[in-house]
Amino acid sequence: MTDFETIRRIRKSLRLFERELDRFKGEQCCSGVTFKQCHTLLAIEDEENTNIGDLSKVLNLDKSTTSRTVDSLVNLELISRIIPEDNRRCTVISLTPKGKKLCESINEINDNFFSSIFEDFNTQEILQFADLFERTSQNMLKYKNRCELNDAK
Amino acid sequence: MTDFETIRRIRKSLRLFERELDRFKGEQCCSGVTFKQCHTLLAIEDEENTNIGDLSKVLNLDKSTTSRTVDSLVNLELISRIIPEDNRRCTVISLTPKGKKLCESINEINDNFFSSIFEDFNTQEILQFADLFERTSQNMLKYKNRCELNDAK
DNA sequence: TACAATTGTTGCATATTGCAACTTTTTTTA
DNA sequence: TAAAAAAAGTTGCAATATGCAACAATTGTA
Repeated sequence: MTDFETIRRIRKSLRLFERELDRFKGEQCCSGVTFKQCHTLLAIEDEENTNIGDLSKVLNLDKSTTSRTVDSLVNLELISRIIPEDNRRCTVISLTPKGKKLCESINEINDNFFSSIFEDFNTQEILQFADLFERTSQNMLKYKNRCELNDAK
Repeated sequence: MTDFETIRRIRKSLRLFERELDRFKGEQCCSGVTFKQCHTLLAIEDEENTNIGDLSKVLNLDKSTTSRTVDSLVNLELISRIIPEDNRRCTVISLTPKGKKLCESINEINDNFFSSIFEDFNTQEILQFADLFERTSQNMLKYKNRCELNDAK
């Protein structure tokens, strides 16, 4: 499937998309926390009771970076970091009530933003886009895993 | 058009998409230059004979940051920065032959990457995705312009 | 001509990031 | 069981990126 003309169109759209997304991130999307903190919060929302290692894999960041971000979120009382007695090595990270509230607010802002972006899409088009975009990002994940498999051998 | 369930699906895909894209950016996509340099090169390829101001608007970066990136690309002899005699204030930035070659290489790598991402899409699906994604990013651009209009008044 | 606006660069302070080294804890091995 | 290895997380450090403010140079305007 090498229709390079269409691929080029997608890549060009992607560059525009990334820039406008950066603008949105910088401006309004995160209810007072930084975008990185926001991304981390949503990752914890996606998977409660996670730990630094898993989180850094999901976020594609070094453990040290993740550790520091988590620090800042603990200081803001948005997440809790508990050391369980049965395994004092793995921390358990989860949202505090305050953190959950903030996630709700972040989700509301972002839902509204994307709703207005898809304003002129009809129901079928938005569903189609969701399906295709889901497949695309899943394929990117598969691509990574395939590469890691190749690296390993 | 407020089908929040679908919006949530899109947002979740987007977070995954962004992370995997970051991984790709960090690893292999840029033929030896940094991702920022790469993005800048492609922006110049999109619009030859541009200048720092326009470039920083397109890239959504401060003039100073853009100026420094351009510096580095000039040092690598990938772009030229000419001060025209008829207007010594606006520089004219364009790709050198070496820069054009690098762009070709970057485009090839990225075309191949996305081709493999869309491997299991049939012709119709990939076209559909291109259309919908194009509309999405265009809408984001319009959204920005709408906001700027509101800010102005 | 003097003043304002535009374009780009530089200084500086801040923030982000990953690597390496380290501590603590758990698991494996001899 | 004791020692070694592995795993999880934190901290020090250096490199880099970034934006703001100040600035210089140039062009436009009153």
